[in-house]
Order: sequence, then C-alpha cells, then structure tokens
Amino acid sequence: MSMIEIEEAVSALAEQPFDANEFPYLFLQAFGNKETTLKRLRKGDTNKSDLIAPEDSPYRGVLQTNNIHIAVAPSGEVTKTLSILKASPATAKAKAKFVLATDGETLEAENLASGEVIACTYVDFPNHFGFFLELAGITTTKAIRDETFDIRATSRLNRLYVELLKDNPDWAKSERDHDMNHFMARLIFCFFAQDTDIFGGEKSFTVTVEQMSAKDSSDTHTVISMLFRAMNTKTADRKAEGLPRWADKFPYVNGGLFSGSADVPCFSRISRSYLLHIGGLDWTKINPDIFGSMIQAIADDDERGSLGMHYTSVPNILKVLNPLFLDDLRTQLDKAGDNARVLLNLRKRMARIRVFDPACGSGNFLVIAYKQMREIEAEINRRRKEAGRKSDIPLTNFRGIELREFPAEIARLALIIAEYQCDVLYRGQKEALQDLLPLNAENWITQGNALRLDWLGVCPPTGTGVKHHAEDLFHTPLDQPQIDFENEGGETYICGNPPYLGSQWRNPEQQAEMHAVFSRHTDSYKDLDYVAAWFLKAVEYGKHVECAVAFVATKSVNQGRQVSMLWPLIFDCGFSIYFAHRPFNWKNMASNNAGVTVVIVGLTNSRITDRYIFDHDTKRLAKNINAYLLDAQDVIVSQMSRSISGLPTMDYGNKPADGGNLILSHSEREAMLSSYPEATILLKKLVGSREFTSSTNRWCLWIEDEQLSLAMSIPPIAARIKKVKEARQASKGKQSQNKADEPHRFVYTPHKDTVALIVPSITSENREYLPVGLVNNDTIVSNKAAVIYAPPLWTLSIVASRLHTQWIGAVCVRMRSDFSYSNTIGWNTFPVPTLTEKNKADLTRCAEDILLAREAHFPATIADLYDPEKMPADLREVHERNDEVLERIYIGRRFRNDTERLEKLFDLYSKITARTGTKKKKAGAA
DNA sequence: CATCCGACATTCT
DNA sequence: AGAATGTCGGATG
Repeated sequence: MSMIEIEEAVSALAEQPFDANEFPYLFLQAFGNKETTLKRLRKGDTNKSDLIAPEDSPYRGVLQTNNIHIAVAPSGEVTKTLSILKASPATAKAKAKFVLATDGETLEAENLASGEVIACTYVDFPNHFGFFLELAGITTTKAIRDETFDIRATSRLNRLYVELLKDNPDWAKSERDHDMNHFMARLIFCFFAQDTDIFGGEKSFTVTVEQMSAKDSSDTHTVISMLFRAMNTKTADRKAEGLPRWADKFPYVNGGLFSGSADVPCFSRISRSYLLHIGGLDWTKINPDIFGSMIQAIADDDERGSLGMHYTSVPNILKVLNPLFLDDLRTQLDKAGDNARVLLNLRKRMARIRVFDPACGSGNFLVIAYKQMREIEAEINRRRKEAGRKSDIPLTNFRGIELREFPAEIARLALIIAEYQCDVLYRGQKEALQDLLPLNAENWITQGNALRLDWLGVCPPTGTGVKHHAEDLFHTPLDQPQIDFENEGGETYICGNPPYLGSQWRNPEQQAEMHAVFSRHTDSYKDLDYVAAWFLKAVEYGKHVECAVAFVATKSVNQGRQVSMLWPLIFDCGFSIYFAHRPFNWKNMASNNAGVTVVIVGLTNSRITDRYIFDHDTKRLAKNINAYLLDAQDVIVSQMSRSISGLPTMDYGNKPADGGNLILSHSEREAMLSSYPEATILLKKLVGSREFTSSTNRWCLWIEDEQLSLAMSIPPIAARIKKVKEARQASKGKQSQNKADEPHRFVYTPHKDTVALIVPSITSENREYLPVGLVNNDTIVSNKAAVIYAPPLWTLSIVASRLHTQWIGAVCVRMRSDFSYSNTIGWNTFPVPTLTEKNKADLTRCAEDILLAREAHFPATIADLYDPEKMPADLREVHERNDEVLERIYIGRRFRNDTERLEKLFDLYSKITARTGTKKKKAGAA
C-alpha cells in the first residue's frame, strides 16, 4: 500500500463511529494487512494477546507478532491499559514494535523501540499516522514521521488534483498546465490563510465554499472564482466589480497570486468533497521547507503518488548552508556577545545578504536559509532588547530559478508562508497579520531554464553598477525580474542541488544547454555531468559579483575523467574551494534511497577564510582543498594514453556487446558440449570482475574468422550468432552497429595469446588491496577488467601495493564508494621512480610470494582472501613486505600513513609530468 | 579504435 | 528485505 492509500484508509477509519470489537482489525487493515491475515487473527490462531482471557476480561487485545499489541480499553482507562500492554509478557514475547490503547475517546500508543509516544483524541489519530508507518513496512526517518501533516495534505491535494483533471479533461492539456498550477497554488494559500486568521473567521474559505455552493457541486467553480476575484480586488472597488457581499470578509491579497484569469475548473461531487476535506486539515502545521517539495510532485506525472519524497532533507540542506555562510553568522553572533553596536552591525550585514538558488525547485534551500537567518536576527534583537522588532531581512533577497512552473509558484508561496510563520514566532500573531497583506507583487522566483538564463539578470550585481552584456545567450530573457536588491554592497551566496545527469542520460535539449554554457570555454565538456554546467554558470557570474557558491553534486565531478575538464575552468575564474563534503551516500525521505553518492563543494572568489573538509561526521581544517576534495596540493590528473613512468601497456578488456548471446554459463556450455563436442575449441573461459574475485565460471564463444564455417555448422551457435547480429543492429551505438556484420566476434578484441595480468574494473572499497592476478593464455579477459598481456611479474607487485590502491582511490571515479579501475586515469598516470633491474627482481619476488600465499589457501576465492575480516595472516604478511619493498624505492623507508603516500604521489606526478610535458590523451594536445 | 560511467542494477545472505 | 558489490554497453573522444 502506498502512503496515500494508507492515509486515506486511516482517515476513513477515524471518521466512522467507533466500534470496540472491530477497531483492532480495521486498524490493521488500514495499514495494509490482507483479509486472510485478519481472518486468522480474528479466529485467534495468530492472535498472541494475553488480554483476551478470561472471558469477562474488560480488554479486547489483539497482538500481531512482530508488529503491534492493540487493546480496546474500558472507557477512561486508556493510560492504564497502555501500561498493561507495555508490561505484558506477551508483548515482549511476540516482539511487538508498538502498543496501542484506545477507548474510542482518546488514543495512546508507544513505539517500543524508540520510546516515542503519542496521546491524542481518537478522531485526531490520523494526524499521527506517520507514527505507525512502520506497520505498513514503510520505514522512514524520524523527520518524516514528524511531518504527518505535510504527508496528509499532500496526499489529499494529490487526490483532488487527479479528480479535477478527470472532471476537466481540457485542463489536463499541457497548454493549461499554467492555469492548473496557478489554481492549486491559490487553493493552498487559501487553506493556509483561513487557518491563520488571514481570512477573518474560522475555516472561512472552506465554510464559504460549502455554504454558498450547491451540494450537487454544479456551481462550486463559480463560487471559488468569485472569491479569487475578490482577493484580486481592493475592498473599495468590489461593489463596482459586482462581487457579492459574502466575499467581503476576504481581504485584498493579490501579489500576483490572484491576478490574471480567475478561471476555476469544474467540480464533481467527489472533487467538491475532497476540497472540503482538505480544508478540514489544520494548515497552521504546514512546514514550508518540507511541504513545497512534497507538493510539487502532484503536478508531475512521474512523481505523483511518490509524495515527492526525493527532496533534499533539511539536514542535507544545512550541510550546504551552514558552512556556506550561516556558521560564520553564528560565530559573529557569539563574538558580539551583548555589545549592542556590534550586534547592530551584524544585523545590518544580514539585511544585505542575498541567497540565490538557481535550481530552487520548490524553494527549500531558500526557505531554510531564510528561517535560519530570522532565528539569528531574533537572537540579535533579543540581546539588543528589541524583541518583536520588525525584521530587516527582505524576502526579496532570496532568489531562485526553477524550470517547472508549479514548483516555482510553490517556492514563492513557501517563502511567503515562512515569512509569516517567522513573524508569528518572533513578533506575534497581530504583527504578522498587519504586514502580510496585500502580498508583495514582486517575483523573486524566476521560472525558466537556469542554463539558458543570464543569472546577472535574475540576481543583478550590486554596488558598482556593473553593466553587463548578455553575450552568448541565444535566449534573451525578457520578463526577468528587475527588482533592486536591498543589499547595496552586500554579500551574495549561491546554493542549491541542481540535477545530475551523466553524459549518457541527457536528452538533445540538455546537450544543447551544455553546449551553450561550455562551448565558449572548452571543447571537451560532453563527458561532464549536467550539474557541472551550474558550477560554470556560477563562476561566470562570479566574474561580475563577489560571491560564494555551494552546490550538492554527483561525486564524479570530483573524480576521474571529469576533474581535468571542469576544475581548471573554475580555478581559472579565480575561485577556490573553501569547504567540501567528501562523498557520502545520498539519503532522502523515501525508504528506498536514490542510490547516488554525492559531494558538496563550496567555492569562493573573495574571502580567504579557513578551509574545512567534512568527511561523514568529521570536520577538519585543511591547508588546501584540491579538485579531488583532498587536503593536498592542487594537482589535476589527466587521462594518458601511455604510462608516464614507462610501465608496460595496460589494455582495456575484450568487449562482447552481444546482447548476452556470445556468453555461456557453465551449464549452458556443458549442454552444448554434450551434443556438439566439436564446439570445444570455440569456447573459451571469460573472466571479468566477478568471475575473477568470486572464482565463478563463465564461457564465451571465441571464433576466429577461419573457424566461422565450423561455428555455423553447429545450430545452437549459429542461432546465437544470429541473435548477436540482431541485437547489434537494433543498438543505438555506432560501434555495435558497425560490428553487426561480424557477429561471431566481440566488438573490441585486444586479446593476445599470452598469459595476462587482470585487474577487475570494479572492486569493493572494503578490500585493503586491489585484487590483481594472472590468467592463462586461453582465457578471455572481458571489458569488466583491465589487462596487461605478457606482463612482467613486477607489475603485479605494483598493482597490489597500498600506494597504488591509494592512487586509484584518489584519482579514479568510484562506483558507489567502491574502487573503479581505469588504465588511462589510474595506471598510465601512476608515478613510479625509475626502477633498476634489482628493484624489478625484488618486486618480482614479492609478486611471486603473493601468488604463492594465495595458492596455499586454495580453493578460497579472491573475495574470501581479501575480506578484511578474514584475510589470512600469511597473505597479509607478504603484502606488507611488498609494500615495504616498493615504498623503500620511493623514499627509502615505509610511509607513515596514507596522507603521506598521496602527498608523495601527487608530488612525483607533478615532477614527472612537468619533465615530460603532459601528453594528454586529447587529440591536438600532443 | 578505446573506454568511462551510471539521481544504478542485480545478486547475495 | 536489506546489504553488498559489480553487469552492460552507449556515448564520446
């Protein structure tokens, strides 16, 4: 069951009259239990409760194993019953996660694992349904459980939206998106306004719609439209406009929100009742930083139903905003103490800070920045004995660009709501109301494409009155806001979480945007991630404005191939990295997370402050932060076509691109050989990452041209070859298509008939050493591994070293946080001092020892042997010795730690590349 | 021709 | 069902 369905079921249950006998079952049903499960519970088979016998027990207990112990209590004994449930041995024995007691009047429950408790009236319990979500197998963070209101509101708006589109097919057309989005935004404002005294009278919007419109819903849209028009008309002019008396109590709101067409979609009875239902929620509980992100999903066909759980969580937003500038403000606040003059200066400074999010979605970064600043300002005012003072922080200093219209609309609304809530909190309800209406007509959120728009237009430079020309923009922004900032000479902070898309996943339009941003600076941008364009736009903007920038980005902009493409451009614009979060796994509110590893990078072109590197929960002061987000010198490692240290050529493995048809499992091979023994010579062992580390067996058809007629005479092989041809013809890739005419061969075939050294392309970060090994001449190394044919054995010693592992980890991309080996970025760039014959002989011995040590543990797999928990002592010992021998070649002793290793490697890399000149892979650079 | 990377994908336990 | 860990081949240089 989805969260929306659960919310619906729980709300429905609370609205029904309380039935003491049925409640436990209906409750469990609402959380997704199947009929059969409930049947067995009712029968008692699976009901483990000890509160049912004896017959005259006043309690009706239902205990579902591993889940919940529910009891319906005698009237007025809910608290007592809950403690009985908690103390019940059955509860513990059945490992219940929750206990719940209710008498139909009140309801109390406890999450036994976390100790969280709720107590509320019975009819109110759906407002806590997030508390119980675990029962439906939905695991969420504590944060989301606390946002029950936002989930409920979103899911109800979701239903209304879908229903309205059903009733009004013409509104579902894309050219009416704008009207629909605008309508939903207006509704949300009205709901919020009616619960916060902005509209006179309790629930006045909902009540007016309910009373003035017919029950059959035929004129609901007319009534709502009338109210919208009233809110767009000054009270004095309303009579002339022919607006009815009952609209008088609604104030003049406008601010762009109610201007323009007052068109409202038609309502069915169902959508009308949804509307009234939504109005029934307590909208004062709205959380603008969360709600906006959730609500934006309802206008998104792909996202609808997921409740927009993919938004950036508040802690993650703070990971960006705190080091960007909030920490500094708080430090200044601390320093100021009670010094009124210093406090005043800080307040003046804050009033001129502007925050700009060029990928703002529904504005959560802006909202949180605003709320945090208000909190600091309130503390200043308190210390200055000016509590309740009107805020100096103008909402117009919070700017954003958003591509999609609905989120852009919601972002503006969220900021207005945030301002109102802050005013209520720090100044009082009356003061908040006074200053709210009419809404400011200025538009701080620009709806448009951030990569096409000129940011200087959205967030114009201040101070010197810099004139700028929109040089390379083929889309000249016409209706961008030209609102003067109230921050003359103030600071500018750019932040956000722009979209990431690797080069393979972009559509032609997005490619064109990348071209528009990058082509002036560089030719090699196509391998960059989409998010890189935001970085470049930001540093271009920084040519005109002193600013600091912090974005969340995919980790791969700071690893591997992309580093040498992006970071020189950024550093050349005079920016340096002043804080960074090392790669961490992205978590959002959904239980199934996005599966992406991200970094946060903070850049500045002005103040040189302390630089900090955040690594998970640690924060360290850094001397320098380089493009790999390491506290090390500014080295950028480019792909090389051959080793800078004169090491043997390492190749990329053989690539099938066969739709799986040239590859056989062990059993497929057996089956084929039993019928066609003559196929033996056409089958070779295929080894990639997994086969090597886990010693599994796969086989491939390896057919030389002169063996083709033999191959075609074997029906199952001929059939496979035919399928390869079909798969390659159907492929969008050029290489596959080109090779469709020789479907018996792999598309890339560096294979040589020699022993080969194999390095898996992906390998777990948990291993202390890169797994590397040898395979014999009739094994095919797949494109899932790098390979050296006819390798000198000392190359194995190098790959297996801690030095090399550190280098690969620092310089190559990672898959998740696992190592991803690259011959051009990792091997060809690896700096090694010139090796003497003696060095090579010593390393060869070490390599042999490693192989022998592994052999002694046959048939343990590489995965077994290199499991850090289980690594055999003798294997560890030979690796230690290998490291010792290699490290002595570098510095005459062992390195003290990995920091020292990397320092030396970067240093040596710089020296070698300076000496030989960087022979980049790039054509034309040589 | 050669290969890097994945707002991932699939297999283990 | 969560944890672990690397397929596959297109897009690009």
